[in-house]
This record gives sequence, structure tokens and C-alpha cells, in this order.
Amino acid sequence: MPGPVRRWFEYLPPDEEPGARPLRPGMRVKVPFGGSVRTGVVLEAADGSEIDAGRLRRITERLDDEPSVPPSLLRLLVWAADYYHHPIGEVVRTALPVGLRRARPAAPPAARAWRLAGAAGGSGDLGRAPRQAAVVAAFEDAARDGGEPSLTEARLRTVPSWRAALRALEKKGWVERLAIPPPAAGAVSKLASPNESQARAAEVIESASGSFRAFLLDGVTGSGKTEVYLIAIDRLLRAGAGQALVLVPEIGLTPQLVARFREALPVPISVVHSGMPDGERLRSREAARTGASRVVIGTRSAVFTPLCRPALIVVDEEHDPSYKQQEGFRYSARDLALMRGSMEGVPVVLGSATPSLETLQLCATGRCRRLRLAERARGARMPRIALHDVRSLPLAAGLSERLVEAIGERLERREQTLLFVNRRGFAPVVLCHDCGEAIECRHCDSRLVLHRADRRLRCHHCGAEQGIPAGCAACGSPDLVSVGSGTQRLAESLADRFPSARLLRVDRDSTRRRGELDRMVRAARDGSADILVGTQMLAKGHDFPRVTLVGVVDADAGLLSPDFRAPERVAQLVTQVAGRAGRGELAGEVIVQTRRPRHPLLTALAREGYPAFAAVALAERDEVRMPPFARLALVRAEAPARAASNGFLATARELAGALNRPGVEVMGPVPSPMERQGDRYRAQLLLRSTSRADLQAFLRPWVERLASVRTPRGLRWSLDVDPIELG
DNA sequence: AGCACGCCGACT
DNA sequence: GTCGGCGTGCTC
Repeated sequence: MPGPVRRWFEYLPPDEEPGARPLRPGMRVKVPFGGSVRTGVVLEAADGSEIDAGRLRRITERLDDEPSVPPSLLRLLVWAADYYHHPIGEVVRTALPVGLRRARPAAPPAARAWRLAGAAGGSGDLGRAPRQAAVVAAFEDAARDGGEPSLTEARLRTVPSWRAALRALEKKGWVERLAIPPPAAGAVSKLASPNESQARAAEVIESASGSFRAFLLDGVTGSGKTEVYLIAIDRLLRAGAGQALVLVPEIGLTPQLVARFREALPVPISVVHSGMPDGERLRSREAARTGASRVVIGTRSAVFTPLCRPALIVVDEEHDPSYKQQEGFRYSARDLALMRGSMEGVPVVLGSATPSLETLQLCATGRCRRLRLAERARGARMPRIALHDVRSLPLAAGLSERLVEAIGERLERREQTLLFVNRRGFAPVVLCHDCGEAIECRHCDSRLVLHRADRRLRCHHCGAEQGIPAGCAACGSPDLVSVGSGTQRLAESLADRFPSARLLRVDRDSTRRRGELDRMVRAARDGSADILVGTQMLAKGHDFPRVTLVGVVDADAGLLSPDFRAPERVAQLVTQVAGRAGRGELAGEVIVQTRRPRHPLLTALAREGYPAFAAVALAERDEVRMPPFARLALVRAEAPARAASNGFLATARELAGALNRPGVEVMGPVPSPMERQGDRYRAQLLLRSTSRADLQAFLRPWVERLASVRTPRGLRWSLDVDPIELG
């Protein structure tokens, strides 16, 4: 179905030869729609219609012989459109790669493997074609272990210019294509030998094979969650059970993880993420749909990958906010993974050392089984988390003397330090020394951030930037000072203090170039940096064995954020980074700077760790009736005029009142935390219910009415079911 | 989303 | 007198 149409449309079947196989749900078709011809997806095959026969038009032609969207995936999409109250057309579109949105028959899955043919070596040598020789050598290598001389694209990619060389060999008849990649020669899984808790976890997961069960795999980074996934997947695949879908957070899709899977499992693996070229993405998807690949690793949108025989779904780092799409179709891939598991009848493993409060509540009510991994697979100790009260202490670029000394000790011992700052740039605020006026963004209710490397002021909310003005716009004073500290100032200050230390700054600015983050992570691991300064992106999923000190420069900003989930984020960050300290033989130390050393959540975290924090946080959420003890939906509106957004939400509120549904609370409208962003005024209306069914029963008629409210020009609104940010 | 239908300003 | 602006509404 094309675009943001909320309704389903009915068509007559195409004129086809008698005896043609019937159209089935999930097949793509060409249909006349309005004045043009569009690609549609069959949602349902019905016997009759209530639409006037005269108005019904006929499907022009079918585009698929078998459904591009298999029935079980289609069911998930229909469910999701209904649950998120999002137009089915856009939901289906989200799940279709670009190549399938066009009205062209699906290309047959491109051959992704080749075999050395009988003619190889038959005529002439390859003395003057070193690339071709290298390709042939790769085939011979593969055959050496006693297997067939066949290779997949993934293996061939190690040879430079392999595509051209292969084409030349194909022409000569030395090499031929295989339709489906064969199992690699000598198909041996390379799994580390598991410890007791890993083996038990994998066994429990395996025993749930063939039916839906939810598991929480609870273990710090480095406790070997990945090995448990690999063992469980390997067993299920060996048992012939089918395919595994592995979801990873956006930043977590590192080549290392994919490489670990490729190395461990002797089966074709598809990788799917939004940043990859359309053609490659389509091939990965088709390999998954046809069963040519057995494991799919991907980010959020990979939850919509069609699978012909699913056996297991894994959501790694399930607490990660990147599983929630924050625009358009605002789905949660974690939640949909659970729903998909339940629809497909397969176990779902949620992995996290810092589970979301939602998942912990599922465990508490018995709907999810918790599998704990022994702390620290390699026998290292969990570091102590020290809250460092920095009230009224002198700070240099945000660092207390105690933290600086601790860094110095690490430098002397040739160990690494990891420092977290919650903002990038040099200084978050530039203000006038004489009148105190800060330089603000012209388009947002925010202050511009100083980036000193290129002497620019940038707005981190709308991207606007400008040079540094000569003086204060309010009073004309030339005396402007920068206040506060971001990654750049921290790095600069450390460079002054420790001139011989090798510093690595890891933030969005320094990793903008493709592959740069991975290069930096590698540099950090091989010990060619002493101090790593970074934002949260440094916290996710990386293993730095020589780090023995982690500093969290400012825990307060997150703690005091208006967002009810902010403390959970801080606790997850601190725990995750604490997991970075003291691997291997080295003991670790974590210093968290704060001005709120008595904050109950923070002290619970520091004294007893994440589970204690979670218990306190859950009790608090229960008290104030927030998720997971209540369900939320948020309507956001934004427009060039404040009155337009407020007016729309006021209307929305009236409509809600008119519906007169008990059990749903309507709060607002209120201005968003940052009311003006990018020259648009934003406001929101929050809905809350203790019952998911009540909320859904309310939303259905309400959204329908909202959709037909005529809105002033320039107003945009959206509904977010289960929002994770109230902003 | 497209695309048509429909009512008010500057042009051959 | 018409060409064309984009506001509103429909598409099986």
C-alpha cells in the first residue's frame, strides 16, 4: 500500500490465465490508485466486498510468485500498525527494502557463491594476472581442508579487486556460480569453551526451542553473553531448527561482532542495517527470506527481516534506546521482537547487564525467565563505584583534583583511563563577562556550543552554526567567556596537565567519518592511547582490557533531567562503563563526580550495584504510576506558531473528553522541554492508563478523529505509543 | 503521498 | 478574457 494511507483498499483479482496460483497475502501487486499505478502488498484475500462493484478496480498484475512479505511477518506488520496507530501503508513500506518498493518483479537472489570449475588451470597460467591468481589461490585454500573449492562473497572480499578478477575467471570458465552458498568446507563451529553458567544458559534457551519463551540473559559486557548466543544458535542450527535473528544497537553493529559470528558459525550470515547500499541490503534480506542465510544480524529495522524458518530471536543490549525509532513509525524493535517471537513460536533472548525496568518487571511477574551469567568470565573483579562529592571543590575543566591524580597514577603504571563527559564540543555555553547574557541559537531555545577546533558556535539541536562574534549582542562588551566543559576542553586540559600522555577523543565530531569509530576503538584496544575522552558512544559494547580507571565527569545533568527515564540511563551508563574497568588481571576503579552524593538512586547504584538501583527505581515508578506500571502515549505537535500547536492539542484534548473513556488520563497540553526548536514551537499531550487494553481502546477511535481534524498550515503532529523520551 | 478539483491575482 | 497559485479531499 502506498504512503500514509490509514485504510485498506479492496481490489478485484488480476486477469490471469485459469489455473494460475491464487494471489496470497504478502505478494506485491501493481494496482491503479487514484490517477496512477502503484505497488501494493496484498494484506488479505477475501471472498467478497462491501464496496460497490462499480467502484472496485482490478489488480493490474502480480509482481511476486511467492510472498515478498511472508505471512507471519505480515501478521506482525498488521499488528504493529494497529498497536502504534500508524498508517499500514507506511508500516509495510518500512519493512520493504527500496528494491521491492518499485513495481518490478523481485530479482532472483543474486548468486553469492562461486566454485572452481573443471576447466580451471586448463589453458594458460595466471602469471600476468596476480589478482586472478589470488582468487584461484583462495579457492584452493578452501579446498585444502578437504571441502569443495567453493567460496562465498564474504570470503572472497578479502582479495583486492576480487569482483573484476572473478568476472574474468568466470569468462574463461575457470569459475562458476552457485545458486545457494554451500556450507563452508569442514563446517566446524569455533566456540570458546563455555563456563558453567554460560553452558547452563545456552541449554535452557535451547530447551525452549519450538515455542515462545522470553529470557533475560543478564551479564556484564565481558561475561560472555555473545558466547551464549553463539552456543545456543549453533545448537539450534545443528538441530536443523532454522534461522536466528540477532538484533544489536545501532552503535553496537561493529565489524568485530559480525566477525566473531562469522568466525564462530560455519553458516552463511546476513548483515542488515540502514547504512548499507540498497542492493546489498536486498540481497541480505532475500537470503534470509529464502533460507540461504541462517543467521541475520542487524539493527532496529532488521526486526522486519523475513525468515523462512525462524528458530531464535536475540535482542542484544535490550535496554538500548536505539531500538526505539524516534520519528515517523515510532516502533520499538525490542517490543516487536517479543511480539514476533510470540507469533512465530520461537524463544526470544533479551541480553543486558543493565536490563530495562520493563524487562525486570516482566521477570518479576514470571513472563520472562532470568538467566544470570557469572560475573566476569575471565575471573577479574568487578570494580568499586565511588561517588565523589565535588560540591565546593575546585574543578579544572570539570575535573576534580582526586580524579586528576588517579589519572596520573594510571599513566605511571601504563594503564588506561576512560573519561565520560555528557557533551561534545569545547564549552556548552559562551556568555558575556560584563552582562551575563549567553549566546543563544536564533532558531531554538538553546545555547550555542563552542567548538574551538574550527572556531565555530553550533546548535546541537538544529545544527545551525556561526562564527564567534566580536562582542556581546546585548551590551557590546568584547569580553566573552566560555563556561562549562565538553569533550574538547577536557581533552585540551588533560593535554596541558599530562603533556606526554596519548589522548584519544571519541565523540560524534571526531568519528564522523565512516569507520573512524572502529579505527579509534582498535587504537584504544591495542594500547596506543593512554586516556580516552568520550561521550556515551564510547560506553557501548567495547572491550578495553587495559582500562583500570573510569571517570564519569558529571552525573548530575542526567539525574536532574525532566525525563522520568533519565536516572535509568545514568545508571545504565555508569554500570556499563564500570564494566570497562579492570578486565583481565587488572583491578578497576570507577569515580563518579556528583553534587548530589545523597541521591537515593545514585547511592543504591554505587553501594549495591544495578539490581539495587533497579529495585529502588521500580518502587518509585510504581509510586508515581509510570511505566512499567502504567502505559503512556504521547502526542507531539509542532508548528511555526505557538498558538497552532497548542490549538491542535487543545482540540485533541476536547475530542478525548468527548470520547468519555474511563481509565485513561489526559495530561496537558504542555510546552515541550525545549519549546522552540528549529523555529518551530513544540507542545505535547500525554496519555496514561494503567491498562494497556484501556489505552488501546481509547486510542483507536481517538486517532481516527484526530486524523480528520483540519490542521493549520505547517502543523505537524505525531503519536508515540510507549514513548521513551518525554520531550 | 500524489493528484484532482476549485476559487482568486498577473499575463498573452 | 485565460494561466496558475496551493488549500481541501479522495483514492477500492
